[in-house]
Amino acid sequence: MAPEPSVLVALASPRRREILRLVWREERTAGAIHRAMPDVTFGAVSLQLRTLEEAGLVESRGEKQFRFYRARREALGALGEMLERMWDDALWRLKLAAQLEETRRGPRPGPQRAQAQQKRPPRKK
Amino acid sequence: MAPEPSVLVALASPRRREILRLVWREERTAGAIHRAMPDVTFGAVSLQLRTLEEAGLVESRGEKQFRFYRARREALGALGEMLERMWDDALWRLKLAAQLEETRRGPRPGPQRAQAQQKRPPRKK
DNA sequence: GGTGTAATTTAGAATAAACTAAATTAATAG
DNA sequence: CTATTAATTTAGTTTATTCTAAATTACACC
Repeated sequence: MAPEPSVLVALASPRRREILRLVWREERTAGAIHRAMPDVTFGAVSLQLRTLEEAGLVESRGEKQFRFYRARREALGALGEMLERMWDDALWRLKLAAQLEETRRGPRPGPQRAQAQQKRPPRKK
Repeated sequence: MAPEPSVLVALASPRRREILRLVWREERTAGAIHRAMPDVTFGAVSLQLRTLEEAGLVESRGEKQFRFYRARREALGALGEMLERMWDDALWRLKLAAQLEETRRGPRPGPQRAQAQQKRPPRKK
């Protein structure tokens, strides 16, 4: 399966990836999705849902006055597995950070090797 | 391998995908890349190359006053195969269109089923 | 030193994307 | 029909990206 460019565009936005993750394993209404993202308006969520649906990343069904959205995982193929790894990694990193925070009793400086800002020359040799 | 978000952002731009395709199979100098894209300035190409390199999609080496760029295919994994399919598909579509154009002797109307612009209601049922 | 070629960088302009607030549409319940 | 809830759409603003033109850096050669 060759992805349409619109898929790549859709996945480039953190907001859209967040929405996609929310409907990855279970369908949710537009409202439930919005409630999970309190920092943005309902309208904005609706627009992003449209973008995701037009890219074929989610599909929806209407029931009563609700609209349920879910990810079209099967349409994503390997790209889907990649996203899952990405989300798992992020979780893992969060956990690790929490552990570090907890283990840190008293001010332990630790090795801080700051990456020096480099102004790269047109060539190295 | 979980992709960094920066990879997804980098792949969302048609311009950057074009550059990536140019250095996919063989390395090229920044100048050669620019020559293959006459509609944009050298400076713009250089900026996009930087974005691609920071995302880890290309790497470069300097030689004389030149800088050679090449895709880091191995770093892309399944995403790389997807891009290849995408490019092949695009080629295939171009070829098909050319054939159609050639075969079309005289004005043959053909079945034109225009997609009606739909203003979707919040629900269907 | 100076000239030519290659590439990068900067500042600012043009373009595109995302968001908000308000208006609108749909359906349900009374 | 009216009120309520859910969602979408529109118009306009904000923000981010992409581009250009000009200046700058790097290297080779004379």
